[in-house]
This record gives sequence, C-alpha cells and structure tokens, in this order.
Amino acid sequence: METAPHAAPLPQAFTDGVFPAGCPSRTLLDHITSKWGVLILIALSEGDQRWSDLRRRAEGISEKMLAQTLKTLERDGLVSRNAQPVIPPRVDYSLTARGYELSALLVPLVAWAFDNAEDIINGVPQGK
Amino acid sequence: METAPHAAPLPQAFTDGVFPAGCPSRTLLDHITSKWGVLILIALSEGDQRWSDLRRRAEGISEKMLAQTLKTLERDGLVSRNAQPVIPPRVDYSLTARGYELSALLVPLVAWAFDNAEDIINGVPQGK
DNA sequence: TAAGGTACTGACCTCAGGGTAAGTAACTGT
DNA sequence: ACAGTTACTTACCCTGAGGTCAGTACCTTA
Repeated sequence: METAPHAAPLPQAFTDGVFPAGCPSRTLLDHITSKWGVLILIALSEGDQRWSDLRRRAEGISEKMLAQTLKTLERDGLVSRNAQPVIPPRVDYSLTARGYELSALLVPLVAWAFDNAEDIINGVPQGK
Repeated sequence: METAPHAAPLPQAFTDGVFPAGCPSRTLLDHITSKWGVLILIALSEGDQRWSDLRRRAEGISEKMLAQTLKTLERDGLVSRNAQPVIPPRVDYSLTARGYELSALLVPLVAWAFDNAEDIINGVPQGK
C-alpha cells in the first residue's frame, strides 16, 4: 500500500522540480491535452481520416471545434492536411512523423483511462 | 516522409473507432489532462509533497485551483492526502498505486512536450 | 429544377474554468 | 500584544472554450 518509492525518472527536464510558468511546453501541453485534441490525435493514429470520419469518431464534437482543433494541430506540425480538388470536396488528414511520435505516447494513456474510467468514476476503491 | 503506416495498437478499446460521447473515460480524461492536473501528477511522481511544495513547483497555480485540482484527483483515487494535526498545519500529498501507474504514462508525454515545445511553438518544421 | 453531399466559415451566445483577494484557525516566537 | 506560519475557504469577476445555427461553393443525381 506504499505509494511512489521514487522511480519514474523525469529525464533531464525540470531538474529543479519546478515547471516554469512562461515555458512554451505549457502551450504545447494545452494543445495536445485539450478535450478534442487528444481524441483527434488518437483517431489519426490508426491511419488517415477524412473530415467526416473524424466528426463521426470524435462523437459529440462540433464542426467549429473540429476545424479549430485541426488548425491548431496543423500549425504545431502534428497533423497534415491533404485537400483534393474534387466535387464534393475531399480532405484527408494524417499524422506527421512528429504527430505519430506523440500519438505513441498518447495511446497508452487513453487506453489506461478507458480501462480504469468506470471504476474510478463510480468510486471503486483500489482492488479491482 | 510517409506518416502513420498503421501501427500503434489501441488495445481492445474502441474497436469500432468511435469514442462515445457519454463514456466515463471522457470525464476521467478531462481530469487527468486538465491544465493543472497534469503538472500536479508529474510533481507527485517524484515523491510526496506538501501543499506549499506543490504551489511552488506548479508555477503560476492559484491556491483555489490547487485545492480544487487536488480534491478532484483525490476523489478519483489518484492522490492521497495525509494531514498531520500540528500547528502550523502540515499536509502531505502522495500518489496512490493507481496514481503512480498513471504517472508512469504521463511522464514520457510531458517530457516529450518539454523537448519539442520550443521547436514547435517557434515553427521549426520537422528536421531538428 | 430542386435536393443532396462535403468541408468548411462566421455570428452569436452561454457557461464554467480559472484568476484575485480577503478571511480563518490555531499555535509559536519576540 | 502582535506578527508570522500553513493550509485552506469563500465571494466575486472575467475571459475564453465551446455550443448552435445559418450560410457558402460546386458539382451530381433524381
């Protein structure tokens, strides 16, 4: 029942243990841990997706937020947009190399949340 | 320059590729990816901390948000609170087993964000 | 000729996440 | 007697995340 012994190395970063307020990582962290950002990145980790696919998979997202989230992730170089000049329009989104790198870290986190959510939200103590 | 081939298995969860709107994992994800939640969990991953330590380390957090975040994480069974009946008060916070499990997934993510933030926010394309 | 499909944009409004500041309890040291 | 310490709570306010809805462009099919 002991908690954290002392493991889990925070690599070289934050050696003083302080997370500075003005640090750019704060901004990036806000983008990638945003409500919809996580879901979009996870969805794309399974392969390219069209706009309409993403809308369907991130259930509950509005068109406005989908557009906004995708723009942010694109600006951050995590997602790339490929528009085909056809009618009706067809736009495919995919992860960049950098985005794929990130999704590899994000996927286990979301999987863990999925596995533990029910117990935690319903207040099951610790055992199962 | 190819992006995601198809790897990174989303374990058993979300086999249909849809993230349902009412899913409890949405709530949990909101807690653990919240602006301050992440920082608190990371800070505690290095060992027990007092209230005042956490305030200092999560630079910029207000007392109100620290209290609120800690309460949420405690309710979720990720953080445990140990108050000693001394004057002036002394309260230590630590990760539970569950919280430690989570922090092991969170730490690499934050480390990645820290390493890549500067390039990404300043718009360095991809190479370095 | 009118409806439908796709990928958006923009205007408008609401609500909650989060900041600021002051107050509190209870003891200790000067 | 009074300031100092620590861990909070409470009240008030405000910005911005995010929802809703309407509109658009352009071609296709009924």
